Amino acid sequence: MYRTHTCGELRLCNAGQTVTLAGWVQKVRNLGAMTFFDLRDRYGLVQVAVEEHSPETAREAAAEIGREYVLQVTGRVVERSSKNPKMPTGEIEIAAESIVILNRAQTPPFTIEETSDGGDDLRMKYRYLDLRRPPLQRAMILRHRMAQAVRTFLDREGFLEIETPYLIKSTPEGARDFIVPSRMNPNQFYALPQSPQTLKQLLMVAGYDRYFQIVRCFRDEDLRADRQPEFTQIDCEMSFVEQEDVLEIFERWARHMFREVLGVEFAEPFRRMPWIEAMEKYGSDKPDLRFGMEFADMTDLAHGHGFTVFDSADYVVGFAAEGCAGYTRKQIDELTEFVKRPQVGAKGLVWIKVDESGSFKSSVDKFFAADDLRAMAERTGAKPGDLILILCGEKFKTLNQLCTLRLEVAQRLGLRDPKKFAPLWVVDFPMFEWDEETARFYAMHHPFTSPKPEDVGYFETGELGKMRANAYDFVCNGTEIGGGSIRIHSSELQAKVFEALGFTPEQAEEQFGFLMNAFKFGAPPHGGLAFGFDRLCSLFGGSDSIRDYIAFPKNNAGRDVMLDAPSEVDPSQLDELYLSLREVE
RNA sequence: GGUGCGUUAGUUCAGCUGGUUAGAAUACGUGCCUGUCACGCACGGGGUCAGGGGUUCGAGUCCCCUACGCACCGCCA
Repeated sequence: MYRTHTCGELRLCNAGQTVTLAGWVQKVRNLGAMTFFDLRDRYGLVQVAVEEHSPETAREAAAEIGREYVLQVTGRVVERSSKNPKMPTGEIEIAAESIVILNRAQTPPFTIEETSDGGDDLRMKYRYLDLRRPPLQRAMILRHRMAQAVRTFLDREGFLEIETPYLIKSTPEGARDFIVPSRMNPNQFYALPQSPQTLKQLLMVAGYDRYFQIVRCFRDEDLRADRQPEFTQIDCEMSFVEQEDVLEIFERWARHMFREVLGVEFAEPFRRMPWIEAMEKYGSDKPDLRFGMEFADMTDLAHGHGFTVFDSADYVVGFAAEGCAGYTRKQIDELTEFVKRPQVGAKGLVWIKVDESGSFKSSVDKFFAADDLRAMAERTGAKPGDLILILCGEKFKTLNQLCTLRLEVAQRLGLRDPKKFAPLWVVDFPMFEWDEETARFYAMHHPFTSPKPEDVGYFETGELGKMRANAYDFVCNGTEIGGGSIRIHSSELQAKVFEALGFTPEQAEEQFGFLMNAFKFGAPPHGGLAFGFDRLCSLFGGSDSIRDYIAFPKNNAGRDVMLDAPSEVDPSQLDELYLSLREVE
């Protein structure tokens, strides 16, 4: 037996016991005649004292050890003469009787402490060392506890956790697939699932009316702080449900998660917002509702005053930045520069200051009288002391730009408090989205999403852009945490959707024949959703990056810098797969 | 595919308008130290200034290319 106790658990009440601990050396403090060092495991730190009267072998070992050596220490728990209130174990120490060096360690390339001195890149290369640090340990523990809370709730509600395969069939719609060559089927490929979407629908056909899975999903797209090529979803599906049933049970699930993991309770029902309202009021289908500053359409007020910029714009929209009337010229210039950056793409920024006295000062005083400005102020709900910020141009592009500005202003005002949570259901998404480049409609959610029954008439009129879907997203603090829909369960309706998406019946059959065929054998009405587990962890943990909650994440370029993957393979492996490589241009 | 920022000691960084032998902190090593816990004190080792090219009498510093990292846009049904 290597140890009788862990490093974090000993207290004053253990004084007098002889214990054996195993762990890593955190820090050695050699005072000459006596040496102290802290021994660490994932349960905590405890101080070991080696004194002049300690056994010779222990003193020799203590003289040799360095940071991150792995030791087995036996000794008596004693009350300290000088206590350390900063350590949970600070009232006691271990009077060393035996120190066994289980393994030596090189000096680590960065400090393994609460706050490391190492940069992101270096810590990623030595991720196994970074994971020794308390913040990473807390993140892994949080993730574990959240996974347990998910299973507890869903199990109680009768959901079955059923695994689905990782080697499945490639489909061209949506994100790029990761593909895997098949040795036994030359020149054919599996795809890794972007989500188990079709498989969970087949489970509904099979009668498993409440399914869930905490499952890895794969998308071969560019990465972000909140996007990894492999990520984890809490994937759920239910039969004999309507949208309201799904929202009800998963709102209870979300409350369970907030309560069990964070101790956070919500008094009110979660807000619901139609997609179009989210777009028009916040410029985003995932609005951050921790603060107000709603948008107001001012197109009618802006037109016809001889200001060409407004007159030539389809849409003029603004919001009142709370308490920002005192912004200096320099601060407003900064905001203007911000919206003009290529990533935002606005041409310029119009502002109106509403002074404490209720008078107005604006960048467009030449064109607008005080009464005109007052009308605009009323439209945005601006109070004295606010600064109205206005953008104009093509409607949705401008809304998107103003959304970026709203979040920037909130950031500057410190309104994006990670301890505050504003959950929201966004509902009534459009069914289809027009793509200019390929000149065709795409499914906004996915092609298995059911249109709203009252909107199916648009198939006949061809007004596909007007059709709404039984689709919904769960949003919190400006992040899309999950989304889902009521699915199509009739092969006839599914065929109509494929047709609207430009599939020939043959293409639909080739790609999704297995699903359409299944629907002919008694598919129940069904629907569900999936939550981004990594994002949920980062929301709960208060970090902006999901990488903090993934033990071994990929970097910006999709590389694992620790494993140095992806990498070249042996030519014989390619031979077996009938693959040959081409020069990169 | 694109934009921005970055790359100097093991690590985190400073290095001005191009000009002597490239610094600090920390880490590491050695010595001293009987109550430290950010131990202290003294001494010491440690640099292909990411790589390549260019401008210049002279480049860590200016220019170009490449690589790598981070953030973002496109992309992510």
